[in-house]
Amino acid sequence: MDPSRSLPMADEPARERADAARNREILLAAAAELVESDGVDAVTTEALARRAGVGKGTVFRRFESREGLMAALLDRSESEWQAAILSGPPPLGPGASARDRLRAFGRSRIELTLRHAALIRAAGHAGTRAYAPVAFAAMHVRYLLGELGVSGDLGYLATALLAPLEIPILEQQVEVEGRSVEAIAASWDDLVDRVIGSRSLRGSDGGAARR
Amino acid sequence: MDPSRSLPMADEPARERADAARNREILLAAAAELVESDGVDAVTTEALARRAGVGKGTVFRRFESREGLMAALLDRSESEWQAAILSGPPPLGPGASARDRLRAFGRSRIELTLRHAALIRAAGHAGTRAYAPVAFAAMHVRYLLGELGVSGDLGYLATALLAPLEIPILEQQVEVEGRSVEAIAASWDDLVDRVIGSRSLRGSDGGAARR
DNA sequence: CGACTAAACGGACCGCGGTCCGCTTCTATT
DNA sequence: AATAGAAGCGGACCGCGGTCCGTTTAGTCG
Repeated sequence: MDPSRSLPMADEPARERADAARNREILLAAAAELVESDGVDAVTTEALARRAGVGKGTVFRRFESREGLMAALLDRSESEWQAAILSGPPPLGPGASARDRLRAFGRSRIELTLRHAALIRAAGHAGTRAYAPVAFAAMHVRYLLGELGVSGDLGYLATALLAPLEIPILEQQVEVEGRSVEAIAASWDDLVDRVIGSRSLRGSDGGAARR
Repeated sequence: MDPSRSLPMADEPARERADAARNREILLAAAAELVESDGVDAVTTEALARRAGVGKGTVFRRFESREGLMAALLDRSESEWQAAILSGPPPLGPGASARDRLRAFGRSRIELTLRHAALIRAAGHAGTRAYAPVAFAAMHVRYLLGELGVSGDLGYLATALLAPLEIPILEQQVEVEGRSVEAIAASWDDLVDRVIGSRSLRGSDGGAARR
């Protein structure tokens, strides 16, 4: 009896039929192509279904909604980012000090979020809260705060540090206020230092930009 | 010559025709009634137009979009809150210390945001950034930070303090994590103290909740 | 007061997200 | 290999947000 593929394993909730799984992949690939070539707005459910050679209903059965599809696309493209944090080279990955890792995290998160801005917007509700990458980021920041010996409600502090890195805020800063990624990252670093409470021991970085 | 009503005054951009202004009021009133009686989802543009006795096109000419309409509704209902901050009784209004005003601000902002959650969601993009109340809140927090003698990029710090008070985060905390308004407010107070840097002089409040 | 123009109006129309249901295909079982 | 039933499938259909354009009306000026 082959144990690798038969019994439900108790964590996969339902098991997807082979053709269903195939269609999921076809749809994700088609969606990615469409995004690449014509932008997020071109991904209408009908256009996508036509391109993937399936019916419209299939799109919804696989992904719940258009937003769910976008979230799936995001998940896929952010998984390598997660890997870089968990096991990539420092300072993002393990090996650097917690403070440096936190800073690297902030910068890369800002860049990633802005890069995927259109997709994140299109993922709407599903993309702004409670989908995999956000939960992962919260866990990671919380962990780093712990490493830094911060006291207090670490869960809340992690949320508070993550909140200004969400798209609406970042886009406001970039598009309306005209700030650069560098400037935003520097300000965020300053925020981090205040939250972790290392005000006095400002090291080599010379402090945050004052605009 | 009556100066109160004729020349454009140079700040009102276009001047709205009398019937147009009347229809705006009729629509806002009808929308408020509909929200009150049947909830935000019942405010479809057609239902609203029918109820207000105007054509569907008029809704869009007056408010740009359904989201714009919701934002207008929000603006109206938040104007009294703004007044309470600018000239109401302490600690929300002037008279209390800046730190107390900031705390009062946070609590009332949390309550207000949760109270209007459905409307804010429906206002979507228009309601989450760059509409009057948000800009007002940012200005106010920034001012209070200044009063407290905080150094650094006050604009960014204000944004960072406001970000965790936006609906997606608040709803996550209330609905998923099951936290109370009190607990959230307490955590936010702690965040404020970290940002303003008054860690050592913890006064009578005994610190934030640790969950 | 009558005429002229810009603004406002209404509702038919369009495209998209989402649902529904009768038909097809997969897979487990014997 | 045959079969039963669950899971998946497709596309017609629906309701809503948003646009468009021919018609009406408010305000202005001679």
